[in-house]
Amino acid sequence: MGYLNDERQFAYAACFAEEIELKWQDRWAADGTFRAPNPVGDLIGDPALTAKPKKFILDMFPYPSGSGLHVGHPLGYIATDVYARFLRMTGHNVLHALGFDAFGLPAEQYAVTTGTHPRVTTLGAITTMREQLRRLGLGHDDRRSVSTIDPKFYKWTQWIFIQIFNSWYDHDQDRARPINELIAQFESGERSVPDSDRPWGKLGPLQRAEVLNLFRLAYPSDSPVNWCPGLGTVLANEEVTPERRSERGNYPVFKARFRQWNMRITAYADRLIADLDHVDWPESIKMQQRNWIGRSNGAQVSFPVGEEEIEVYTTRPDTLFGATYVVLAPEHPQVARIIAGSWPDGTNPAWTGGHGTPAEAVVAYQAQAASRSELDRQAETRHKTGAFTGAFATNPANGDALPVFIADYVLMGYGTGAIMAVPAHDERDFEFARAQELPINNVLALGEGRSDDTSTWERAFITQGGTVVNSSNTTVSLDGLEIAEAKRRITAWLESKGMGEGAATFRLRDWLFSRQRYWGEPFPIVYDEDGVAHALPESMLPVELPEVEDYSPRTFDPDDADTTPVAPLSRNEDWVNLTLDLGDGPQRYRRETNTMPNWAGSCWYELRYLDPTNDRAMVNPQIEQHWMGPREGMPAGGVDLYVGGAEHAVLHLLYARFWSKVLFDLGHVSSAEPFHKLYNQGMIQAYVYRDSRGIAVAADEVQERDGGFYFHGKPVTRAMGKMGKSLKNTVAPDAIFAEFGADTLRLYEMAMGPLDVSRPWESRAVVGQHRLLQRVWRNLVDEMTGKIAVTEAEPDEATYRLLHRTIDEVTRSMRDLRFNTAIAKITELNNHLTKAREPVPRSVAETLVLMLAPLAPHIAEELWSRLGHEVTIVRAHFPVADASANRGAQVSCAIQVDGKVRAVIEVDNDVTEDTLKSIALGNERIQQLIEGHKINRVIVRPPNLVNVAVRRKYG
RNA sequence: GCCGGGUUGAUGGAACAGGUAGACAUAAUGGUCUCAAAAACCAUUGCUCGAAAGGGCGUGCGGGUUCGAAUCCCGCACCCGGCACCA
Repeated sequence: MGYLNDERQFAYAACFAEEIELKWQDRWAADGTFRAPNPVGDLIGDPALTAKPKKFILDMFPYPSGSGLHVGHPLGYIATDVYARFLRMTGHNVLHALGFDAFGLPAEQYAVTTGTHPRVTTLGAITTMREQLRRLGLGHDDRRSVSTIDPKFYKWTQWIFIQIFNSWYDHDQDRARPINELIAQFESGERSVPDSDRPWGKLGPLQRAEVLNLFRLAYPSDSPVNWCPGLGTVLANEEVTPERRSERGNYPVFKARFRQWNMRITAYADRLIADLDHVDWPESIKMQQRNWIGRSNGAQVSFPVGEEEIEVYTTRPDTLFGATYVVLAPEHPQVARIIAGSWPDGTNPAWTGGHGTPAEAVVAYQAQAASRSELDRQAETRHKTGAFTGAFATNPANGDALPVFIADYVLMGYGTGAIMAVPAHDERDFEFARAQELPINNVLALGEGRSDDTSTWERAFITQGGTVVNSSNTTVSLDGLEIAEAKRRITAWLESKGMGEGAATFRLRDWLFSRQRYWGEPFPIVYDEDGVAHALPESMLPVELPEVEDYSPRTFDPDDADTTPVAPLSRNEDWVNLTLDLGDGPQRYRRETNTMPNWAGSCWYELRYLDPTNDRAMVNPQIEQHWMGPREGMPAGGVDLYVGGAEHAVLHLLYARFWSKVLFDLGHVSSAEPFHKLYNQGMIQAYVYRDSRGIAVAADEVQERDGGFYFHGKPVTRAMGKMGKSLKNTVAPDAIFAEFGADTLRLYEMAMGPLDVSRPWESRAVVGQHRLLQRVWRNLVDEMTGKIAVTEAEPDEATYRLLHRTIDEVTRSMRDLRFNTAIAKITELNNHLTKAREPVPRSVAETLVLMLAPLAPHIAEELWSRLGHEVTIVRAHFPVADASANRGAQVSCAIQVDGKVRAVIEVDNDVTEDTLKSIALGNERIQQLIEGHKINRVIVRPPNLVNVAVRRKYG
């Protein structure tokens, strides 16, 4: 190592850096430097600190992986740490902690193959990870580090589940309410039992339970689910890719019907969209959530078919007069009831498909549609098929008889599973109409070059602007109306006739909440002998995860759709069966044997950081209010800054918002949104080298020569990819610690580029940040003696100005999380000091060290202490720029004549108005310009534009 | 197809709010130190014409607004991400 070979004893080099870093990490731990006091409860502290404005800085907590970290993992943790340290130095009480999201698949899969209990694996991984993260010098409050697998933690996950189970959504008040208030409504008769003639009092316990299940926010149901035999469990929609494979493991996913737990997230669809306007999130994430929730506005319209009424959903009620046929999804329940006995007279032979009766044609088509997988259906979007039912629906607007078809381009799962087809103005309907020789009626004013003879059209005419034509009956006319107005008019008309109403439809489905896994939170639910689910009383929580012989949820073939889930907990009969007294005397019960999905803990963990030792409540409301409550600029409240990857856009981030809103409605928390500001850090990428077979080879053994890349002599290709074990391109942080130290790694990761952009790791570039620290050290420390070598003299004018401009820019950059810019500015200042080749003035040295402190805290602490300060730099004040230091900076002076800028001259911005006028008047070109004018006024617009407004003297 | 984000040297990127484009870093080239190497330090480094002084061009492409545009407006191309037979 460099400094050992020469006489310089105190040069900043790798082993010296390590010595300094470990020393300060121990000091911080011993002093509890990063402990943030609560206003009340177990974790109270220094009242002066509590009184400061608070900030809650949060990372998406990690899954404790056993394979160790690579340099990509801590990017976000470094960023929040830098920001948290900056906030502490600018007078805030900062809560920053890191827990572990420790339930989940890898430990369970490891258990299946090795028999090692997942708890053992997971706790071991947590220990390893804590050590690795500690080496980065992260300033976390160690008392608040929670883990989702700790029964003291998941007791409250189960408690929240019970709160959700015991509530329903009141759409009139637009909030969740306790289920007892709904029961009271049924009992008093204020609300009648849906889909039943019988009053509440006449229903048996099982029937009552089924009725309540229609309202509960957590409810068991028999609806179709995503069954993934490969993982041995059912999955939420959000966990299934558009290709119908599992996001994790990429196994096939099938539709199946099993009784499972669901969360009624759809009740919150509107609020989940609306409240996005109150949070400071990246537009792309808001977009993804809006997309996923998928609200569309339109109308439901009734089309009478004989005795039946078919409800269709449309976003274009304005085109109702253009409807020429009606289509039902093949599996639509009303299909069987409307089929005509025989083909009506004059039926187009093309519609019969050669079948003797409509019933035959429909059954044949239904069979064909059922046999085609969803994937096939999507792949054949161009080719539209269907079958005529022989029935006709009446268009409520103009009384036309519209033939009713079934076709698989209409999906049962969206809207009402039935549509009115307007082939003139919908691409799919147009294709179907052409294939089936159906009429196409135009009802919109056409653009240039389009004939009103629809038989000549090659595609549908689709527009959101323009006006409606050919749309009137005796009581309503849409002709000439703008589309938006026509929608309102026809919807109002339909409502007045009782033939329809405005309606919104959502893409969002309820959240499937149970999993057939071992390594998750058990449900706090038992079933009585009738099969009615009961929540366990709070006194029986937590329901601890029992031991089992076999952790495996599956023994089947991933491609076999006909298997059924097996919950590992069901194998422990001693645990499953129990006798309890839930108020009606001792009864036999069976436990729920599914576990919660691994999203459960992460839906609320940030609340537990606030009050981790509370054994009487999830969180003390006063403490929650203190850290999370609504405040100025944050109407919904929430964490001040949340940093994590964008891959959770519609998973964790949506689920957590949902739970937050339920807890808010029930009065358990004061924030309706969990995370006020969200920031997505980019991914650290790395080169992937592949051999001729396309297999990744170890990146650190690849050599570059003559512009080509070789692995053990064989040529390989290079591409950019995610850093990871499977691509053999990981870089361990330990290697960087050993070569340069943690401060250098922190600086490098922050200097690579903007935090939210993915960028490539370049090991050879890391040394650049090490050089910065070396130069800072050399500028301040005598390397022979290790003593600080600064001068007490005042800085010269140029240095002073640069210093204050740097403070200003660094402060702004830090505030906006633009740490790369902050580092560049600090480097620029330090380069200036290096070039001066003179002792650095103390005031400049201290300011430099303070600015560096959030980014490279260890070296900053060391220098701060050598500069003679006893208090840790964490508690020091971040420098404040002297605004007047900007004096003398060059600015432009624009000369306006009659409100138009005619010329610009360069001046210093500390000149007075009079000087400006005389400069303006002394300039030959300006004189020409303003000849015949008089100077009206001088406008000084910060920072660097000064206008001299000149007005024509005469007239 | 729809929606969102983007395009600046060899590379990662900087430029507050329209005001010296390319900060800062890497790489590269030359040099200092060294027996040598590493480390460290110094100098050069957008393209181009020129010996130099100095000039011309330049932020994906084409227009526009402005005294002045990487930045604002219109049109286009390409890249990344999300959604998609969603009525």
